[in-house]
Amino acid sequence: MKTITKKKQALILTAKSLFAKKGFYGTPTAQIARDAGVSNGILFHYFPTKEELIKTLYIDIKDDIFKYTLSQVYRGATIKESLYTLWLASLEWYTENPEDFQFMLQFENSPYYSEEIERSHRYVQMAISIMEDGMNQGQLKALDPLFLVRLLSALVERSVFELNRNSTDSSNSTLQNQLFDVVWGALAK
Amino acid sequence: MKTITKKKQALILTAKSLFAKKGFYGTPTAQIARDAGVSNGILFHYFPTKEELIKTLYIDIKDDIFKYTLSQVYRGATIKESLYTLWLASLEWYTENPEDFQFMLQFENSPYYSEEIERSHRYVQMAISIMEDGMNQGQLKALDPLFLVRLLSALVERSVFELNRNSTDSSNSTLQNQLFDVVWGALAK
DNA sequence: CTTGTTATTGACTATTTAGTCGGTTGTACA
DNA sequence: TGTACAACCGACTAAATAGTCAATAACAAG
Repeated sequence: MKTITKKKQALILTAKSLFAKKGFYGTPTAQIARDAGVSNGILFHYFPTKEELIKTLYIDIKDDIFKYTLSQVYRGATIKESLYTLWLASLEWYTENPEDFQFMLQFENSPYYSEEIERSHRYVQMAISIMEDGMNQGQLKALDPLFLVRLLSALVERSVFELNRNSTDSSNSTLQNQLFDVVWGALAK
Repeated sequence: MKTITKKKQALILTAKSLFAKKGFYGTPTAQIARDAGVSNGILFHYFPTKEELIKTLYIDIKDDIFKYTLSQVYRGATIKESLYTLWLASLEWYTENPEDFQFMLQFENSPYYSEEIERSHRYVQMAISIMEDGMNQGQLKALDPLFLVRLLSALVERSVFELNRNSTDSSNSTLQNQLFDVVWGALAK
């Protein structure tokens, strides 16, 4: 049974928040423990190294996001609908969980990231097969499907930035449509 | 007269190389000095802090890239030609200077980066006005021009990764065309 | 109740690192 | 030749930080 203790959970939450705000290198392990209200030692009981903690966080967050976004894609949808769903759900997620956004941004450009770790992620495989479907239907550009997945990620990232910049406007549903046009224009054949 | 000393130049070169290979946080200032064959003290004589060194490097590299890429865009070119030129020249630059690529990748997702520092860059203004021209001609999507510039950067970045992955294939000029289709599809109206 | 295991503590350390400083060498120029 | 100023050195320090450890508490099972 995977009973996750309160303290471990507190560590995970606090670590995510601090990493997002201050960065991996701006956040001492001691502060994570302190802010989580636990002892220094317990952190290293659960996570043998700081790196391990960071990678665990990455897997967890990626899990959450894919669980949320992929669950909204329904069978029988056109590929354009599927991509729109994925894209929009990602935006929603990142709007609701800005710390996840900051964390991912950092991680995927840090020495901790490797394409291997991403490719091995269970849910990434599902995203890949959506892309493959689209290619087989002749709707998407014939490129490496992982490349298309990463491309979508990059465009989601840009979209988030642009929507944040214009968050004052209430009329950002127009902007949203324009931004999806960018995505579709990039991926569609 | 801006006579740049040999030692300062050595520091800049060594720093770039080490940062690209080991990352900002994996590279002690002491090692930069050692590898550059100069004393520890002289580094801080030229760059009061490590951060200052990093930012200087960013400005320098960005200068180089824009000087190279923008100089190839000729007056009277269609917007599609201009974008293709910019995109291709960027690819060439990054292929020839992989350290610059690694450095930029890191910097633009680090705490050192700010949109302000980018917007204030002289050459970025030129890229922005190319985008504005394209919009006025009704050829590009009507979005914030800096957004389009950043979008192009992101797509260049993805292109570099994908071309590197397929660097064994000799037939990557096909791939190159496909990748530019992605760019054009994303930006064009 | 005993015994083995896991959770938890917090003081401690070994190392690393950015930045300093007092002094030396070179150089331009009046 | 003297003087000012920049280039340059490398030993030094003060602070920070990842990870350790020996000891205690909690708990589960037999």
